[in-house]
Amino acid sequence: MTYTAAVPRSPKYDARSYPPVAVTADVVVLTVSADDGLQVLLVERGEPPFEGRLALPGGFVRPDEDLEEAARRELAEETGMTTAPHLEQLRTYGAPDRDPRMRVVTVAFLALVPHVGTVVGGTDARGAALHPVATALGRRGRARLAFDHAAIVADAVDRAGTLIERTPVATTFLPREFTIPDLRAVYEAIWGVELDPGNFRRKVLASAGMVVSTDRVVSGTGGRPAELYRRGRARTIDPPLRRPARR
Amino acid sequence: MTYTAAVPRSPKYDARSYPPVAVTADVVVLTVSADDGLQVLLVERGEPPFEGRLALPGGFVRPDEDLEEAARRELAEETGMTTAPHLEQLRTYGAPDRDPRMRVVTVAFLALVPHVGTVVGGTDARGAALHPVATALGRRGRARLAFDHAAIVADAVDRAGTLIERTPVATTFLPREFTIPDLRAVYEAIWGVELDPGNFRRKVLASAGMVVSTDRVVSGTGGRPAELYRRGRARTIDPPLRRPARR
DNA sequence: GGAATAGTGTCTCTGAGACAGTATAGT
DNA sequence: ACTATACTGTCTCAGAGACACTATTCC
Repeated sequence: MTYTAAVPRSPKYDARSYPPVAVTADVVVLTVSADDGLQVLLVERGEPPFEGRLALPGGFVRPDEDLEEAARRELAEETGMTTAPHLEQLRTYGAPDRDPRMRVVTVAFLALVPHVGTVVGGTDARGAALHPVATALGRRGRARLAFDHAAIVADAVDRAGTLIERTPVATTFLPREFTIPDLRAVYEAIWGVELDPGNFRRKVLASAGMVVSTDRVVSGTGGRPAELYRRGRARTIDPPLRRPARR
Repeated sequence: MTYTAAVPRSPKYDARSYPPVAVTADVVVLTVSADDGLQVLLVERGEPPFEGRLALPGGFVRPDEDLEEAARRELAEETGMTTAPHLEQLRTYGAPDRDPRMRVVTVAFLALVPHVGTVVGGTDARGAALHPVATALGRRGRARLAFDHAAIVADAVDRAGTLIERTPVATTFLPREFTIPDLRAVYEAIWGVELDPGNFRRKVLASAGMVVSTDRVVSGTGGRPAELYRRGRARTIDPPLRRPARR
């Protein structure tokens, strides 16, 4: 382990002799595909440690940059998106040995983006690609992630699950106009359960301001055409859309 | 601004030339007093900036120390408690200008402790004392906190409020044996509302494993004696004890 | 017409809240 | 006796879920 910063000499630190720590911002970009369910954006590492393994996009926080700014920059570099529909701080990971090179404290962020055009156009896009969350977490197949990133992804999915209970952010996974069955598919992908179509529709429409009707329908699913909605102005859902109990 | 660590020379950082950042762990120690309601542990700063102002206890994370370990150490130094009943990571604060001396990223932790013996016995206890949350946040009186610590305390109280909805951690504010009215007082202090005694009791007893009856009672409140309970083994409350809607 | 999907109606059950009534202490 | 507090009973209402039923498309 080689540090370039001064190592503190006494147990009582002051502002001018602090432990050498690198702070990074990593982003868990989640999206929902109609075909492949919940997916996460991962990059392939080009150098040791964990060379060739998949990892979360991220990088050092710059000297005059806020944490969220850094996350937003990383997101833009990897996906080309300048305005993320939803970006929030998730949790901070700082175990002393999580990076073998040096002490790295990572502030993880959660980003929810629609499925269209996520991968294209990143300036840093050497190998950034979407992967099903199930394989990233080693539940199906095994694509073991670098560092402790599997744990971070698991935390992110968990957080997304509770987030969509009380806020309308599930709509950020969808294009501007969507149907209730589309929205239901998002909930089912994140929660990993099947929901009753009728009850789900009733609940969503009963949540004031969650969705707004356009008076148009869309067909093509081989059944009755579904009505089109847009996201409403509400920022919270009360009472919440509770996820079914685990069994 | 004087850095002792190497300033990165190119926009592309590697592990050996990273931005100089100090990482600290600060702890929001909350407790509930029967007389004064929700309180937070604060220390008086002995040096600039914000000399003489109140601040959260905290300090640098040491090179081989996990973030939670650092928080636990700070807690022990300030309160003398070696085993905190409840300690969890809250959020990380890293605005570039939040400390005028240098770039400081603070990982904040939330600790819930019983009211007895919290202040006594800290090795670092020069002025660590409990203060009502209302005054710390400037709602009653004005004891403006140093740095962005008021925002951190506000986030902590908010988190505590949602935490006690779904977990039995409210019991960690109380001694080993307590009455239902004691527990109700904790919820009322954190949520800032009055709760119906009968409905609250029924809900708590209906939550499997939240509390366990001792078959004893305690008198002294000038009314019918209350039954004594201990904390149960449950780690979650389902369905949750929902807080009344704001009005 | 048959299958598939969207949407509606309806019944039941659970839980929250309002509030009246009962029990047991201090004064 | 009076008051304060702990506890119990009961009624009502809202919301969740199960599930039958209707509507409209693709084949």
